[in-house]
Amino acid sequence: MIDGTHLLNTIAASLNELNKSEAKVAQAILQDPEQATRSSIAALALSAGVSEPSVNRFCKRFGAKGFPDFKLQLARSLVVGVRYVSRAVDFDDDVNAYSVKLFDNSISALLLAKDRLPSTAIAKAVDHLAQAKRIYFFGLGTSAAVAKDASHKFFRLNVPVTREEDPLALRMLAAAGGVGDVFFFISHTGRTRVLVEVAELARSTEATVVSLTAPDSPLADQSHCSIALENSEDTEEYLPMTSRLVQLVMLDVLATGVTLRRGEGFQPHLARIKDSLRQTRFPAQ
Amino acid sequence: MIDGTHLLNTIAASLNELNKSEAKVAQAILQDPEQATRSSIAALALSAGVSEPSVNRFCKRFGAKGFPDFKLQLARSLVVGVRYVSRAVDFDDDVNAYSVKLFDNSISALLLAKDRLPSTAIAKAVDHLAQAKRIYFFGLGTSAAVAKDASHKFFRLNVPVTREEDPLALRMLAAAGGVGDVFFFISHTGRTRVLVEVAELARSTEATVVSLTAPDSPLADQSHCSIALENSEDTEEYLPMTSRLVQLVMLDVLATGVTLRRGEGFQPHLARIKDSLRQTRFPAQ
DNA sequence: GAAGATATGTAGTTTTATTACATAAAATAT
DNA sequence: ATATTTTATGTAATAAAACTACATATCTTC
Repeated sequence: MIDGTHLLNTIAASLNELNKSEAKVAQAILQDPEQATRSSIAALALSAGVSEPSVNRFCKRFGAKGFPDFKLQLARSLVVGVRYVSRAVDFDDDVNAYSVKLFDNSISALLLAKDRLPSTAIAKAVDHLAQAKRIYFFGLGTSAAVAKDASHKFFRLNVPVTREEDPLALRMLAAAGGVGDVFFFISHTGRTRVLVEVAELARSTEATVVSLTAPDSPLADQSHCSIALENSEDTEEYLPMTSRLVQLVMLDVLATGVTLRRGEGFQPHLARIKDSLRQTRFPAQ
Repeated sequence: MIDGTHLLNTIAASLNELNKSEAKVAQAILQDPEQATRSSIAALALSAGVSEPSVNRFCKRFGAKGFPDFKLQLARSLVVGVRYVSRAVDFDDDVNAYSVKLFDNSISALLLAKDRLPSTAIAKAVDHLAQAKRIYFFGLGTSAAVAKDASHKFFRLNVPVTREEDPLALRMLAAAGGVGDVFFFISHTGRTRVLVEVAELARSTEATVVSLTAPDSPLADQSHCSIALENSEDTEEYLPMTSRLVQLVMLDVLATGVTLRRGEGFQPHLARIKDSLRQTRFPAQ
C-alpha cells in the first residue's frame, strides 16, 4: 500500500472503468488532490456534483475502509518518499526485502542531507572552484571513487584537474601548491592521517584547501572552506555506506554551481564534450 | 510543513513543555504514530489514558485545526519525501535553490529505481557473484568511478577483484576468461563500442558476463545476466547524471546479497578489514 | 418496451469530533 | 497555612461527519 503504486496513478488509470458519478469523484480528486485531503465527504461530494454515498462508494472501491481512511492514503501518496527509520538488513531477508531497504537507506541519507544543506559553505566552495586555475581531488578508500567521479565531472568545466591516491604523490603535489590551486579533500571521517597531513602541507602554501568531510574534524580544521557532511548513524557494521552518495551529490551541486558561474555562453563547450563521445557508441536502434 | 521539520520531532522536542495529559497524548502518539493516524479521537484518548478533549487540545496546540487535521499532518510527516516532478536548474537559481533541486532529482531517481527493482535479475547476479572465483569490473567514463567503488566494496568479500579501464587490457583480460570468472560491465547507455566488443569476447570464453546497463541494449544482449536500469529522462544537457547513483546503490544491493550468502560466520572477516583501517586515522576526540 | 440489473440519491442512524461548562489541581499571594 | 487566582482536566451536551438501508432512477438486454 505505502510503497506500492501511487494512489493517484491508480485512480487516473481506472478512470474509464468507473461509473459516471465515481468518475466525477475521481475527476474532482485528481483536479486538486491536496484539497481533497482537507475536504469533508460533504464538501467533496458537492465539488464533484454527486451525493455523499457516491463518494463513500468510490473510496471503498479503491480499497479504503471509508472516506477518512481514503483521505489518509491520499495524503500519504501525495508525498513520494520512504518510510522513516532506516532499517538494517536481516539475514533472512529475501532479495526484494534487502534491496528495498538499501534503497530506502540511501534515499533517507540524501533526504537528511538535503535538510541540512550548508549553503554558505557551498557558496564559498563554488567561489573557490570557479576561480581555480587547477583543482586537485584527493580521496582515499571509498572516497577515492568519489574523487574519480568528481574529477571526471570537473574536467568538463574547462579547468585542469588532477586526481591522486598515491600518498607520496599527494605530498609532493601539495607541497608544490601555489596561488590558484585548489586542493579538494574528500573524506568520510575527516581523520585519515595522510589526508590531514597533506592538507596541512597544502595549507602552508599559497593554495586554497577545500574539503568535503565531517564537521569539526582535523581535516575540516585544516581547510579554508569545509563543507560539512554529518556522518549520520553509519553503524555500517557490514553494510555499505550511504555517505559517499551524499558526497557525490554534493559534488554535483558544486559542479553545477561552477557551471552557472560560467554563464550561458558556456553551454556550447559542454555540448562539444558530450558530442565527442558519440562515435564511441553504437547508434540507438 | 511538508519539507519542514518533522511533526514527530517537534512533538518529541516539546515533551517537557507539555501538561501532564498532553504529555500522555504525546507519549501515546510517539509510541506508535502509525497507529495514531488510524485511531479515532476516542481510541487515542483511551490508549493515552486521558479524555477526548485533552487529545483535541493537544492537536490544536501543534497547529492543527482539529483532530482529523492533526492525523492528516501526522500521516504526512511519517513519510519522508520529495515533491514529485524533478525540476531542472535555472540560471537564476541561488545556491539553495539549485542544491535542493539536485538533491531532489537524485532522490527521485532512486525512488523510481526502487519502484522497478528487477528482483529476478538481481538474484541471478548475486548467484553468479557469490560463486565467482574472480570478478572483473569494467566501466568507462562516469561508470569507471562506479566500477572503482564496486571493486573497493567487493574485494572485502574475500574474492579477488580486477578493475580496468585501458581498452587493450580489457580485451586481453576478457579473452583470457575462464570458468569461475565473472565479467561485470557497467554502462549507462549499454552502447559503448569497446565495452560491447569486450563483452562479446568474454562471452566466447567459459566466463560469465553480467551487466548493469540499459535494457535491450547491445551490452545487455551480450550478457548472461543483465540488471536493467532504465535510463530515465536524463536530458542532462549540462546537468550531472543521476544514473550513476542508482548504479552505485544497485552494486550495494549486490554486495549485500553476496554478503548474506556468505552467512553469519563471515562477519568477523569484515570486522577485521574494518579494523585494519583504525591506525590510519586520528582517534576521535 | 418490459424485466432485470446496475447505478445513484434520500433520509435516517451511527459514529466521531467539538464545545461549553464544571470540577479539580496547581500556583500565587496574603 | 489558607484563600484566591490561574491553569489543567474531565463530563456531558451539541454539532458535524460518515455510513447504511432503502427507494428511485437509469441503463441493459431480450
